Amino acid sequence: MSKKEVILKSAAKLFSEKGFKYTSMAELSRTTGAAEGTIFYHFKNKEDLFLSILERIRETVSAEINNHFSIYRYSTGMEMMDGAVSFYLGLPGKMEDWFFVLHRHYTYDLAAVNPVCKGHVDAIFNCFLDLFESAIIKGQKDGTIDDLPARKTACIIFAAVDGLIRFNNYNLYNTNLLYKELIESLKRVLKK
Amino acid sequence: MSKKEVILKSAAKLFSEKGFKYTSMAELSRTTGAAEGTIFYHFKNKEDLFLSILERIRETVSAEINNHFSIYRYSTGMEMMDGAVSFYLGLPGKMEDWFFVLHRHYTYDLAAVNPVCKGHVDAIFNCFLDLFESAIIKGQKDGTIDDLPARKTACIIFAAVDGLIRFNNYNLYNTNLLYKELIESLKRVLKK
DNA sequence: TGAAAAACCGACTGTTTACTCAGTCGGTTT
DNA sequence: AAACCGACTGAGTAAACAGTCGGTTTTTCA
Repeated sequence: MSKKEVILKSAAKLFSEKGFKYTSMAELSRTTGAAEGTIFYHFKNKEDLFLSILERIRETVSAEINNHFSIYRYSTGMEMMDGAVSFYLGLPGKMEDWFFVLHRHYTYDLAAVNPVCKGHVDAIFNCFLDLFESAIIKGQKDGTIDDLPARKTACIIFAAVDGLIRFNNYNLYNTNLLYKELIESLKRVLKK
Repeated sequence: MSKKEVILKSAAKLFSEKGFKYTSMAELSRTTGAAEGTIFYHFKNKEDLFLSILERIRETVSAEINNHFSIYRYSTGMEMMDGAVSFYLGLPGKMEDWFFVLHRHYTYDLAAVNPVCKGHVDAIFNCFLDLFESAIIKGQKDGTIDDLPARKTACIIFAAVDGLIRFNNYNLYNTNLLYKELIESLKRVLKK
């Protein structure tokens, strides 16, 4: 693994664990074994490093979703929704630290003033939203899901699943214990 | 309003808008008109100032909920749930900046290492969870809500509502447009 | 093999930060 | 009128910070 790659991975880990501002270049230098000068050789500043990480996340998320959700993998829309929820709940484990960067405030504060950041954030968000939406549309075609506004309902379901991950993250509630009830609730929302 | 009060309010505003680390004591001094020394006269350090704000939020949230949700105000549990969701969605407007402090990472990072902070955070979280739960229990008694595990279902609903506020907050989706669909979805989850 | 290019280094810089402290000031008690 | 009080001040301090720069090592390839 190239030094640039090591920096990218290590920075993603630190940014996700401690946040952007609380991660110093000195610490990143220590954990990677690269001199501070080297970091600035590869990335023109700290913000640029962050954007590179976000770009990676965008690519990885997109690839993971395309990999796991070919249309023909699930026989019904309702099953696909089940799979999508499991997939999303499993992301924190699967994508290591990448995923948690999306739950940090800095990401969205930067997106508000930086169009490149905004582009990445929107793309990632829409990736997930499209996934939930296409499960709903599929279910409406095969009769397993009721005739609801697809995109809006997808957004509500996405919010619920993401909200639960946050509660877990913040040690407010052990949401692993809620998996069964979450799926049950979503089925109640969707079924005819 | 005493100078201490001004500092408390102004700090809550800055912390909620910019986050803890990005708010400097120099800026807080400027916006309040109090000398930096004055801030440290009233609060022993920056973290202590933050905890004082959190304590205020805890008191305010608790008072607001008790004020708006006497058991006899709503005739059915389902109506009470409707009111609870509206109440929560309206909080950002009602409680000014206090509310957004609860959506900042610093709050939960500090809670992980500081028991006083953890106490406030848990109390606030449980305030809301109790509210949703008691609406469900009320509804189960009067027959408007199905026989679901009350606390777990309350947590899922809370996660959905809070998740939507975040999406709105982060400019990912204008969730004001989703109010009708959210209520509709929750009714589908809860009704017999 | 040699020389150009790319990767890497770490001491250094100017700025920003939270926090301190010696001291001012108007009011109250002795 | 002397002693004392809590509220307040702002210049000062040491540490931490992102980013720079002149120089060294490693890689590439003709």
